[in-house]
Order: sequence, then structure tokens, then C-alpha cells
Amino acid sequence: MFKKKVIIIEDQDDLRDSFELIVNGTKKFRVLKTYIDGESAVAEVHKTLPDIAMVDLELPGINGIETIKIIKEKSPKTECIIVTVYDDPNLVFKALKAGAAGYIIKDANYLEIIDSLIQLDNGGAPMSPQIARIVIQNFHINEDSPLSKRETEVLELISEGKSYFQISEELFISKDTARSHIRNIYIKLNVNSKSAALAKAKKDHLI
Amino acid sequence: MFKKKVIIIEDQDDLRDSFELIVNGTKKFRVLKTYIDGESAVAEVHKTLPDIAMVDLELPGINGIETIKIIKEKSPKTECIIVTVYDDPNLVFKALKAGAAGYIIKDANYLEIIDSLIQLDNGGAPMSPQIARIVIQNFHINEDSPLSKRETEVLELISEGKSYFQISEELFISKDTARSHIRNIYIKLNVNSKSAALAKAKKDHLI
DNA sequence: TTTAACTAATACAAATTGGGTGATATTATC
DNA sequence: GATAATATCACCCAATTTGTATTAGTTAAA
Repeated sequence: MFKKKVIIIEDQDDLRDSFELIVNGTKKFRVLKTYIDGESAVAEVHKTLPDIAMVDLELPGINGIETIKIIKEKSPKTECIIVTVYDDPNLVFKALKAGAAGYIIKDANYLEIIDSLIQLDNGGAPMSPQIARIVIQNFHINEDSPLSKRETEVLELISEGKSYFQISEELFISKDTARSHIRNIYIKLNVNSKSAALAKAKKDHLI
Repeated sequence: MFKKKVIIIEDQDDLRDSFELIVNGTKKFRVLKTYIDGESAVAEVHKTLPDIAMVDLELPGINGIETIKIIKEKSPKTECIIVTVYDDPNLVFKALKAGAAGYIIKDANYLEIIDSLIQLDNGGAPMSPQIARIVIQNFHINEDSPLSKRETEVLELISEGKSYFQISEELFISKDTARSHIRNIYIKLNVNSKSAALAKAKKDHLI
């Protein structure tokens, strides 16, 4: 069986070498090439077409997130996994948006790293526990919402792109009542437009 | 050390018994009580205050998602994990919104189930590989967006709740130009309001 | 019983949208 | 190099939506 081709993009020499040793110590994976920055990796990714790319977030030149974006453009089948010290939620979400299929923290031991590659290979999405928690908490709806049940219902319809009139029809209330609810939502969320209400709702996990 | 208290809510007798055996076979966890439906579990959850609740999705009476919502209300510290045969993305997202900290597929073997409990205990978010992939793909941005780079930029500002004028200021363009972009976005997305554009963008993972 | 929520209505002002039109400069793409 | 797409800016008008303010009856919950 062919081994899965892995590239490693990591500017720290010691880590890059460690990762290479770990990966090459497996039966299923082998390191095709390692890179010290994103530019050199993306320059030839259309030729290397790796199965897996292990990418550091903090890189000289273009960062890991940009690197992943370009890799996914030039070689869509390459599964990218972020390997970093940062567990800032914003970075996590940016990486996932860019197309990362996994995100692990650098203090993971070599077994966890190998396990991540295996998970990737099995169609999974390897994440360190704290990252998985960040991701999953992003979905949780805030129970301490300042909105009433009805207002939450209206807000959900707003998030579906419904107009005043459409909302009133959907809830079997008058257009004016729908507007009343929306106005109360605005007051409670301290906003003054549907899109701002949605932005606030998203930020506070209200819907 | 105290063992973590686990409750199991599962209507199928054989599965419920299996789970109980598996959990009680560990050193760290013990089954406090098992339930055949959500009602009976939530009726006493304020007293049992379990550390972990394993919840089936398909239950007689209230379903697993409703059950989780109530559990999280009455005992916020209880970590809920869905154990089900369903891997429908909509159900997954609903469960996560309701407050589930994990989601595993029933065909998981007993080792995976134990591992999930351990992950939960370690602050992780246990998910079967295919579920993790569903969750993570929900973040990925569609590369085949019909929108131009600039239009995507504008759409992002809309998603932040910005008005025409605020967008024009942010991008150092005139209000009319911002309007042009927004109008072009509407045409491409086949919508006619900001919130509808956001709904469509969310659906198609454009931002 | 007091409060909060839901409902409904009226009215004016502001913002947004739909439709059209035209133009220039830059960038990609072929 | 030519063509197409994109980004920029500007103006018009009419219709709709939305924002804001205010009032008020009914119902549900604390």
C-alpha cells in the first residue's frame, strides 16, 4: 500500500525535524518534503499534491491561515492540519474557515500527532480537546438570553432573511406586532438594524 | 477519588444495559441511574446532578435535544453527550446548540465510548470522526463563491451589522459605490435585503 | 398583585431597495 | 493585445422597508 504523502510547514528547525521523525516513524505516512515558510510550500504544492499538510500558524512571510487558503486552492484534496501553540478562538475559527481539517496544540505528544494523521485519513477532524471544546461551544446557545421566547423566535426568522411582513405571516400576527417585537429586540440588544441584531446575536450566541 | 456520576437515557433495553456495563466497568465513572425516556430523567436531574448524561436522540416523549435543553437548564454543570445512530447534520447542529458537549455514533465500540467519557472529563468534546467532519466543514468557506473579493469583503461588513455609510467609510469608498457592491451581491445571491443576503451567505458558506 | 410578555395600532422620519443609466480605471483572462 | 470582469463613482426616481415614538389591552408568570 502507498504511504500517504505529508508535507510539513514549520519555521522552527527542531520542531520541524521532530515532526518529520515522528511521521516517518509510521507505516502509513511519509514526509514528502518540509518547508520553513508558506511561500516555498505553496510554490510547488500543485506539483507535490500532498495528502496531508501540517501547517504552523506563525510563519515568516505569509501566515499559516493564508498558506492553507492557497494550498486548498491549488490542491483541494490536501487535508490541512494546524499545529500551533495558539488556542485563541479567533485564530481557530479563521483556520477552520480557511479550510483546515484539524487543529492541534503543539504540546501534543508524538502519539497524539500520529493519531491526528490517522484520524484525518479516516475522514475525521483531529482536534486537541481544548480546541474541540472551543469549536463546540461556538454552537451552544446562551441560556441567559435577554430576549423572550417570542423575541428569539422573531430573531430566528430575521436570521432566515425574512422581512417584517414575512415574519408577521409566519407567526400569524400583524405586521405591526412583528415590528413591535423587533423594536424590543433592538432595545435589548442595543442595536438598530436587522443585520446589527444578527451580528450581536451571533456574538452572544442568542440563536 | 470520587467517581464521576453518569446517567444514561436510552429507550432500547439492550443498549441501555450495555452502556451501563461499559461505564461501570471503568475506574473513573459509575452509572447513577438509567432512564427509558427524557421526562423521567429531567424530573429528578435537579437532585441527581450528574456529571455526565449520555442521551439518545430518539426517545419516546420528548426527544434527546429537548431533554438536553432541560438538563442544561436544571443542572448546567452536567455535560451531555449524544449517543445516536443519526448523523444528519441538522440534528448534529441542533444538539450542539441545545448544549451537547459531544456527539457519538452508536456503532462506536465500548473503547470509544469510554474514551468519550474520559475526553469529556478532560474538557474535550468527544465526537465520532464523521461528526467532527460535519462540524468542521460547517466552518469551511466555499471557494466557488459567485462573489468577487470586494463583494465578499462588503458582505463581511454587512455581517458585522454595518450600514451603507459605515461600509463605505470602512472601505474608503463612497456610499454609492458601497451600494453598487451591495446591489451586485443581491443580484448574484438572488436576494433583496441584507438579512436575506446573510441567510444565503450562511447557507452557502460564502463568509 | 405587580411585572413581564405578547399583542395591536398610528404616525412620521430615515434608510434601504429596485430600476435604470453612464462612465472610468484596473485587473484577469484568453 | 484584446476582451471580460471587477471596482470605482455618480445621478435619477419611486416603492418599500425599517427606525423611532407612543399608547394600550390581554395574558402569563412570579
